[in-house]
This record gives sequence, structure tokens and C-alpha cells, in this order.
Amino acid sequence: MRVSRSFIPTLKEVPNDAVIQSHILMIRAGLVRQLSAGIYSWLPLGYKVIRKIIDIIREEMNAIGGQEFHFPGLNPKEIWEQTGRVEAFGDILFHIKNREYVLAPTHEEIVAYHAKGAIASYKDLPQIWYQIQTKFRNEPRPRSGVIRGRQFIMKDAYTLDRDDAGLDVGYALHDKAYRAIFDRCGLRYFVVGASSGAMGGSKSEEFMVKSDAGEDTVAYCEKCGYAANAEVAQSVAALIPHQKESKKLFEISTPNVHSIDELCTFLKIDEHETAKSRIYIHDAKPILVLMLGNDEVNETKLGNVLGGNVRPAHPEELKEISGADAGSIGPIDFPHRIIADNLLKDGNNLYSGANKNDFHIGGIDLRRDVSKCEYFDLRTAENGEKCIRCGSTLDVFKAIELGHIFKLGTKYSDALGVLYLDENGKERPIVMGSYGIGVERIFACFLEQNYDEKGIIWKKPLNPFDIHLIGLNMKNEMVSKACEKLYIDLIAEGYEVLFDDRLEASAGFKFNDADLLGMPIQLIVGEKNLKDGKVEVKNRKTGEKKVVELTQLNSILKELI
RNA sequence: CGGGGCGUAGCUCAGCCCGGCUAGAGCGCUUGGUUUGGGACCAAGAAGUCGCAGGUUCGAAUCCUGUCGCCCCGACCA
Repeated sequence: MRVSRSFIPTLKEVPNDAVIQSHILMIRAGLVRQLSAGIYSWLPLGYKVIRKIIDIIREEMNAIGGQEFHFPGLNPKEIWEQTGRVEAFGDILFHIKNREYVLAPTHEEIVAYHAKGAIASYKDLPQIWYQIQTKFRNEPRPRSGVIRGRQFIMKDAYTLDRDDAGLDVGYALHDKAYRAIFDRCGLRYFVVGASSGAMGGSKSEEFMVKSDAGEDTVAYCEKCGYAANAEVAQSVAALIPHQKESKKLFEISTPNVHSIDELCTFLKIDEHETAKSRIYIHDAKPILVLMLGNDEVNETKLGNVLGGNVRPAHPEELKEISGADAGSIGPIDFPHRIIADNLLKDGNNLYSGANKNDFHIGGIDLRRDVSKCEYFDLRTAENGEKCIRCGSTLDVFKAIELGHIFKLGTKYSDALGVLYLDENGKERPIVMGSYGIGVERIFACFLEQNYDEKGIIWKKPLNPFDIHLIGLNMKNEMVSKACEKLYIDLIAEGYEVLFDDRLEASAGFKFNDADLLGMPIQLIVGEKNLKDGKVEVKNRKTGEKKVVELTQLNSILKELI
């Protein structure tokens, strides 16, 4: 492709709207342009990369027996009402104004609709159906460039099986395909497993890329591979030491002390000598949750421990329940259920609220004074704590979710009546799995992992071109003739070549554009070297430059690419 | 939806607080010329309903009200 005839609008300056690196680079390198919040147009160079990503996905999906579909983006609302998902999606679902249609945010309903009746026998199963298609979600706040858009390309796959054993097989196949896809795309990623108890033992795994631009927080152990969403991640943190002697309980006047920080300052004590109290309402009954020092209650873990409905108590409710307002609540003589974080186990000589405004109690020995207390893991794992599995150090960081595989079960088959006959002639619901990959997210994550201060650093197989051929002074006949020949020859050799044949652009301008666009190899053709029958080969990643004989160019390129 | 910021030329931004001539700069773009190994130089030029609507005023990019859009933080994320 000739630069002089291509639409590759590169930008010198950092666009106002872009904040994260991948977004900045996409816009600066002329890969994408924004149309509206969360809505992007892919420009030719960017779309070339999108197609390469899609090709890889398609190959790996076909390799596990997937059959490619193209389902409509426009769906009858009625089908979505039958599964209750018009309500479940709420404002996220786009509605068409002048007909009873919705824009599909995913396609479980449509898969189930087509499977119904058409798959009538166990002999028709299993099936793997997939598509690579545009999805629509009315995100309340699109952000981070193409990472969270209102319209995006998704590979979504669905398995149809007779039973859970079949589903296990389909799920494992997708796990394998996903690893192959992300490996081939050259991404550094990891897999977060989460067994969601509420779904009846259903399994789900998320494929994540570490990035500050991410929306999920995960805890990850490099050594053993333990990875979990921070909401559920477990860690080993030091218990507070049990002191030999427990003091007696004593009450202290603490006027205007409402937080752990204020209490520590007021009494000149360490945070680890205090226990913070929070009151929740669990199935209409109050419950006191005790945390060490300033640790926050992890409400996801709390919910998992308690089951049922859990919500923080309203400020107005606190006094009636405990006798005090927030800041003075504590476990001593608290008349309802008390649970505490594991770190407080065996704690003594602790300070906490007195259930009387402006008073705290010291000398609390939890074993002695709060004997009915139950202990659970209720805190959020923090960076640097020990891995629950292997004991080495946990990393807690932000991550981008690239893909998600999970076992659906019979939710949609039941709702839509998607049944088949088994060997015994008995009707059974088809067991489904659902598997998604964000195509643009692969793109963005690749950029997040492959750039420097000059621009993008592409590598096979996603690079839009293999070679960036740069004619330094195209008005010089020797240079232009040599470039034209190289362009033809390299293409004939099977390389994808971007040819900067611009007449006017100066050398420096072309170099900087080439570094920004980031093709793996730059082939620089200038008068000086050409006089000696040589050209310069530059490795974009290492910056290494070699002046080589034209006659040896082919073998050198073969080594490099 | 809550909090914050921004909307002036293709891009980045100044001007706005304190209203006043034909609304500016840099980059980019066009034409001519000189250049061509790390974002060249000279000369001439094109380009903006100052987001939109209403109001105040002799006069509004500037003040007021409303509205739309975009970005960031939070909430949300099947």
C-alpha cells in the first residue's frame, strides 16, 4: 500500500479526548476515529488489524468444531421478554423507537430460538455455534477508548449439549481455543477462575490482561498462578498477636471521635489495636460486622458468607439497633448477631465503640467479652499479602477482561422451551454454554503491551504490514526507481509492504511516522547507501539498524520476519 | 445517576474573570520556489454560524438562563 494514496491520518499531538495509551496510539496512528461517545469508526489501517484478529479467532473456533453464523443485530423484543432479559438488562438494552425491536447486546435468546425444534434429538448434539459480530449496549459511561463502547465487535459462541458432562467438554474446548487465540495474538494474559455458587456450581473463567486502564481488580500470584477477582480473592495476612495479659474493660470519653483515624490520634494508639464496627441488615435482622482497624467490609464476601439479602443499615436505624450513631458502635453488649473478620481472631486489648455516643471501650478481649462472635474472611486482599495457595507474594492490580467463558445450564432452554429427545424418548432441556471475546479489547490490550515513546511496536501476526518501505527523497530518480522495484519485489516475496512514497515529506517526517505506525521492519532507501548498492534495515522494536547489500536483503529479511 | 472539567479553524490551545474595531497563535492544509538521513526554509493564501437556543445590552466568544455534546472520577457492568 502506498502512503501517498492511503488514508492514514497520523497526528503529532495527543488528542484531547484520549487518556490511556492504547486510545492515544490508535488515534495518533490513524487507526480509529471517534464518532460519538463509545462509538468508533475503524479506519483502513485499524480495520486491517481487526480483520487479522478476527481471522485468528475464526481459525481457532473452527479448530474446535465451531460453526460460524451471522445472527441479526436487530431482534424482536418479544423473544427478549420471554427470558425476562428486557427487564434484566434495563437501560443497557437499546430499544428501537418505531418498532418493537431491540438491538442485541448478546445472542443467547436467538441461539435458543433457532435451536428450538430444529435440534430435536440427542443425535443432533453437541453443537458449537459462534459468530463475530457487532453488539450494542447502552453503556451508562463509555470509557477508555474502544475498551468500553456502546457498539463493539464480539466473538460470541454457544455450546448446545445433552447434559452437564457434554457441557464440560464444550467448556474445556473453549478454554483451549481461547488460550490459543490470545497466545497467537501475542498477549500476556492470565486466567481468573470464579466458581459462582449462586449459579448452582456453574463454572466461569475470565481471561484478563493486566492494565491500569482495566475495570476489574484482581489478585494474582505469579508463582502458582492463583488468580481471583479482588472481590473474592483470599490472602494470608498477619493475625493480630494475642497479648499475654488481657486488661479489664474500661470506658473512655472520646468526644467528637467518629473514625478509626481520629480514635488512633486521640488515644495515640495503632490502628491494629482497634476494631471497626459496621451494622448490616441481613434478611431484616441486624448484624454487627467487626473489622480490624481501618479494613473495609468486602460486601461481596459478606454476601457470600451470609446468603440471603444483605444491605448496610441506614444511619437512622443505627441508634435504635445499637444505642449509638456511627463512630461509637461496638461489640460489647451488642444485642444481635456479631461476626468478625478472621484477622481479629483471638484479639485482645482492643478498642472499639461503646454503643454510647462519644464513648469508646478499651481492653476488649474478643474471646472473653464477645464469645458468641463468629469469624469469616471478610476483607479485601491487598497487594503484598501472601498467596492463599502457595504463600508467595500476591500482586493486586487492575485488569481488562478480554474474554469470558461460562456455563449457562438450562436457563434459556427452560425459558424458551428448547428441548430434545434422549435415547429413552424423554424430553430434556438443551444444556448451554456461552463464551465471549471482545475483539477491540484484544487490539487495545496489544497496544497497551507494545509501545514506546515513539509509537506502536507491532509484531506478527497482528501487524498491519510486515515492512515499512521508506523512500527518503522520492524526487531523486535513483531512490524512487530503487524503491519502486523493491516494492514490487517484496510483495512478490509475499511480504505485506507499506510504501512511503510521498514526494514532499522530509526524511525526519517519514521516520517519525514510521516509528509511530510501528511496522516491525523499516526499510530505508536513501541516496548515500544506494550509491554503494545498499539499504538500511531498521528493527522497530530494538531500534537496531543494519546497512545491507541489496543482494543480501532477502536473506536478512527472512531472518528478521 | 452523583461529583469535576471542557466545548473558539482539521489538531493542540490562547482570548472569557474585567463586554467594545475586520476573533488569534502553533501545527496541519493550498500555491510557487529552495530543500531531502531524524518532525526543513522563504513567500503568498484558504479555512471558524466562538456547540445550540433564548435573554441582558447601543454592542456578547466574553454576562445570565436553558439545552446538547465530549472527557475524567464514582455508581453500574447481563
